[in-house]
Amino acid sequence: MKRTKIKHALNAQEPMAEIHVGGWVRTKRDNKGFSFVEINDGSCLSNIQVVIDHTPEIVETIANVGTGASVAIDGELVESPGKGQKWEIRGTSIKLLGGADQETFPLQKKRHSDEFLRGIAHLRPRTNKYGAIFRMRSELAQAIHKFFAEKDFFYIHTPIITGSDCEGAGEMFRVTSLEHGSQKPVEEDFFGKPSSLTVSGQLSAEMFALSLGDVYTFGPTFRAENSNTPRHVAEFWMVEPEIAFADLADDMDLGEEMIKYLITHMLDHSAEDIELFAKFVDKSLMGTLENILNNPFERLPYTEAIRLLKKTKKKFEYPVEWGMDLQTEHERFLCEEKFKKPVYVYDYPKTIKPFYMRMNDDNETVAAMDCLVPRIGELIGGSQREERMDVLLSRMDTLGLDKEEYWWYLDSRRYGSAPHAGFGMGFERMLMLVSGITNIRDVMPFPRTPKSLEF
RNA sequence: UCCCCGAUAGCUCAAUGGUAGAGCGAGCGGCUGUUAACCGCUAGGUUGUAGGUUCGAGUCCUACUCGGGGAGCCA
Repeated sequence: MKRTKIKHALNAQEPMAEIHVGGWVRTKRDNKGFSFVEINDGSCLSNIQVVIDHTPEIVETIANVGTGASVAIDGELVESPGKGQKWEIRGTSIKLLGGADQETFPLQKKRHSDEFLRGIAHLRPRTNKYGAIFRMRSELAQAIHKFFAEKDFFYIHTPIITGSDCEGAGEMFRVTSLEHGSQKPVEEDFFGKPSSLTVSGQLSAEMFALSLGDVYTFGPTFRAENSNTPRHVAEFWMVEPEIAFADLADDMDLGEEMIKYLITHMLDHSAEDIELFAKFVDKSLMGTLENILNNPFERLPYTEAIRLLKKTKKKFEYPVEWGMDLQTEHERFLCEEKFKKPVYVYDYPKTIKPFYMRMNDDNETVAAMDCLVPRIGELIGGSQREERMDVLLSRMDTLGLDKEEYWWYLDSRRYGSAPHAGFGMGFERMLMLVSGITNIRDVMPFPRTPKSLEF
């Protein structure tokens, strides 16, 4: 008989004379003459309760069924006479597929700390909270594709291995096929030149925006920074749309629309899982999400942001001066205290931004934008790209970049250049936003951080 | 990488420099259409690692490892 997923059993409209389910035992309660076994198969947050009468055979099986064991159940789906659930399974047979030794199985019928569960990342998806976040992770990824598909964007698979060692977005992991400690020259390495893991698909995506119009990449991204914070990992996923014939305002419009779309989608499609987080992880979660949906994002020029920060009575550890980058304390003040909603800060000084960002008419600022979100910090970073060849070349000269390395990038400005813009959104940070989870390591199946590569 | 805090039973945590405990979990028994089940009993420890001080160190000192928070870097 075919397996019915528990999610579907619990959503049944009418009883089922025959049903077969498989899953992992969350808890078992023995009674005189029968037992209750609660099963979860990961298809949804809820367990299904199985009531099974004792026969000599079943008593023997049940004796070895504990929390964590996997079982296959046959029976009938009936309305539950008890409180707490609409449906339950009246079991006729239970088969123990994989036992779990109660003396050593680390997941107990109680709440565990996130720190402890990180140490058993291979088992934590069997808990309510982590099952929920990984279902949500899947749902959010699907929503991203849906959003862009509905807007006629094309999904581009940009390379993971890159040859440009100067993208400027942070330290890169080197890729080599040479043996560890090899003294061989780089010419003898696989690619014959230095190669690394990508820190951004942007430069590649630009080529496709200037061909297919509106495109996006969505894939793994790597930073070898020795960052030890709840918001950074060495390997993460980034969404990077790139739009042609568009300026910075279009870019900000797109980002705002996307964030609101994704939140709406998650509220509609992951309601039960989100509710868990709203109840046990972040009591203000629903209010936060509704606040984001119901208000236009603030759009604040950098120069204006500096003026606001200088004017406020609040004392900052770092002094505020035009020309400096905003510190975390400044960003938090702007989005959490001053505006209490997402804030775009845009038109940053050219001196603190990379070469590809478009020079503004003042010749001092570039068309860059960061989207700051309460609790998360920087969720989106983007810019209008410099499409004017002469300006781009002079910027590269100023910053001392090797133009030979970028010959193909420059070709896009040499032939049929057009205004375009784009941004990057940290996928995991978005997941943190919609779940209320405060440590990025807890929204990733097997997070990679400095000195941590178990699993 | 810098600053602060922490590491004791399977988990969460107690323990004036003087015999290492509790709750939960687990095992056993009992009770009950139960549902964070309930009641009773039992087992469970080289106190993160390596040194040092001391008659005596879970406790004080040093180094290291790992974890957490903050900062920097950023998504």
